[in-house]
Amino acid sequence: MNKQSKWEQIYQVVKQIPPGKVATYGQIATLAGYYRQARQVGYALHAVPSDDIPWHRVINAQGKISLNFEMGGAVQRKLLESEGVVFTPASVIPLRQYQWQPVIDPREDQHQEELN
DNA sequence: CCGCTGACTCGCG
DNA sequence: ACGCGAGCCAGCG
Repeated sequence: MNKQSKWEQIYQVVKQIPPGKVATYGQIATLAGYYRQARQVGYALHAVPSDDIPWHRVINAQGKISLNFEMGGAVQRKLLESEGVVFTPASVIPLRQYQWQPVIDPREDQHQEELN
């Protein structure tokens, strides 16, 4: 297992996040099979290879953008807002409403399969 | 090879 | 509610 394939698995999960939804670093790590390696997810996204990966839909567990303004935080926020995500006055995204739920119920799961 | 840093998270007190 | 420490691991000097 080299770092390349590891990051690819992470990117694979990130690609599945639908527009208008977000996921946390820890969530991505867990889904990719790397529980507790949220930090590596952030690292992988920092070195994101191409632009066909919706990196902007990944935020921290507090529902906030982890980047500084200069680092791209402004860009990330703008991208999310353009997808319909609404921030609270405190710049927080209500996870209860926007967090991506890969599988909710078996029937939804089937529907999801068709989409993939 | 060693130590520090970082787009993080979780559990405890 | 909030701070702190530990767990994780790739890059870089």
